[in-house]
Amino acid sequence: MSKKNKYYVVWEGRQKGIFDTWSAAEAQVKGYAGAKYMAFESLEAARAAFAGNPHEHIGRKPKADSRPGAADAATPKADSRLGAAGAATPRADSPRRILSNSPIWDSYSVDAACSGNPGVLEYRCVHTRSREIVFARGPYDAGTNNVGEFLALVEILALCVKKHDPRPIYTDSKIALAWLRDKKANPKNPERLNPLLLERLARAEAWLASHSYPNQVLKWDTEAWGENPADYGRK
RNA sequence: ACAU
DNA sequence: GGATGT
Ligand SMILES: [Mg+2]
Ligand SMILES: [Mg+2]
Repeated sequence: MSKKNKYYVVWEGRQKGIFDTWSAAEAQVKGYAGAKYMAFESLEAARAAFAGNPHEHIGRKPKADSRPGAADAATPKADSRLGAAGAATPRADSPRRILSNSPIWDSYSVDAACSGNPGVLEYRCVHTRSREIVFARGPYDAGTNNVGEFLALVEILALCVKKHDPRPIYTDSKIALAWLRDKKANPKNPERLNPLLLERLARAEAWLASHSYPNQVLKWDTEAWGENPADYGRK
């Protein structure tokens, strides 16, 4: 009997994704409190599940296959603390993660670094895949991390508009994303900021108020992907 | 809590 | 350990 290969969705674990062997999946969830994972009979089902909410699958009855005589149950599993009892499905090929969320490599990434916060600020933009530096600013006295993250974001947006470059832009800063959404920076102590930076914030806000842009601005998933390519590597 |  | 922010 050819044991059908299963597909293991890991929503919550060391590495998230879809794995095609239990051993690969187990490595992500064994001893990992709060792990959420489940086996599926088809890659299609696994893809759909991974894209969705674990709660809609874990502990629910497996979806019946429409075709008669097709494979039946998926095996629901939840919570590694109960002790994973997954039976192995050995394969000839090597265990691998066959699907995971991954960055759009043809994109830009921005980051800021502050020596002290507030402190001496630098920020820059690179191409995500090549790490080629698009621009680098600073050092500036009396800056903050968030000011740098935001200025970098708006500068690459303006450059993209000028160049008609619609590629996505990554930032790891929730704050910069919020300020961008609001088209408004919100430094808590503007009076302590370098006046040059204050002026740049004003210009950035003015630019946002008067322009639109085609680029998606996306959150860099540092936990999954490691440090953003624009990172300064000083932490 | 989350992200820097 | 400290700070910037939602
Ligand atoms: Mg950053
Ligand atoms: Mg960084």
